[in-house]
Amino acid sequence: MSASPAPGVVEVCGALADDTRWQVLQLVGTEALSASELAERLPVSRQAIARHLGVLAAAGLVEPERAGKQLRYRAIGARLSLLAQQLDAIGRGWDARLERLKAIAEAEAGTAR
Amino acid sequence: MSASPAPGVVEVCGALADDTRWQVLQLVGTEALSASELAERLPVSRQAIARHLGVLAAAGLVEPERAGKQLRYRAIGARLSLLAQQLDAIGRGWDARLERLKAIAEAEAGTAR
DNA sequence: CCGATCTGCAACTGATATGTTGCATCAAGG
DNA sequence: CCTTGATGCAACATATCAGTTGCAGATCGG
Repeated sequence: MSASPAPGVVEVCGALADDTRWQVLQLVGTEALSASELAERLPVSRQAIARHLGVLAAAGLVEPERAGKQLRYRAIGARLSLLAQQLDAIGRGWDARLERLKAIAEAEAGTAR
Repeated sequence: MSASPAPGVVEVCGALADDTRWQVLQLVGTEALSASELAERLPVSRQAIARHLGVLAAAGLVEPERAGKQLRYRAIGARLSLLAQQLDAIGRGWDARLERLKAIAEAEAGTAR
């Protein structure tokens, strides 16, 4: 019914709106890492990393996997691709509306003359 | 050199990380509107709308066009589609790396046996 | 059982973003 | 010239977020 921008888009974009989280994603996109391991590679505390991982997991961009004592996270590319698909559809909708308006304007000019 | 997520992505995602800005985009994606006109349709003040339009314009998601005394904005779908393309490429990269790791693991198992 | 290590929860601080109100400015029309 | 309506700038209050430190709990190795 609603022409709203689909549920979850705002949340996922918010998760992607932080520089530190992109650094986390870049590392986790290469290999599964725990919060402690990420804290060793990034200039922030382990707890800050854990919070970022929580945000990313809530957005579906990462998923945890147990590895004995520690909890490693890996990036979910499909979630990012899904967002990309949604955004592209919205963007095409805007431009399509513009094209249609232009076409109507030209048609009006044609019939009026 | 860097495998960084391309310049501007974080900024554009930040612009898309607010609910009010999505409402603005939805309206401006249908027809070009000024800050005052948007303020009439949304439950926030004109100045707040103007700030949001500034953020969206800085991200390239909207563009102003003069209409006599007032300044109307229209949504730029191409900018959103460009972001979508960048995000999809990154997402596919993550999954591709995963697939490659799985393939290597299987090959290792094969040669080792 | 005990020490070491990794994870989880809570409180606190500083920065940033959203939204407001008020005032200044500038163009169009009578 | 003066009024009207629109934009632009600035100060302010509030809320949320990123980051820190401190401590408690859980889990593996000896």
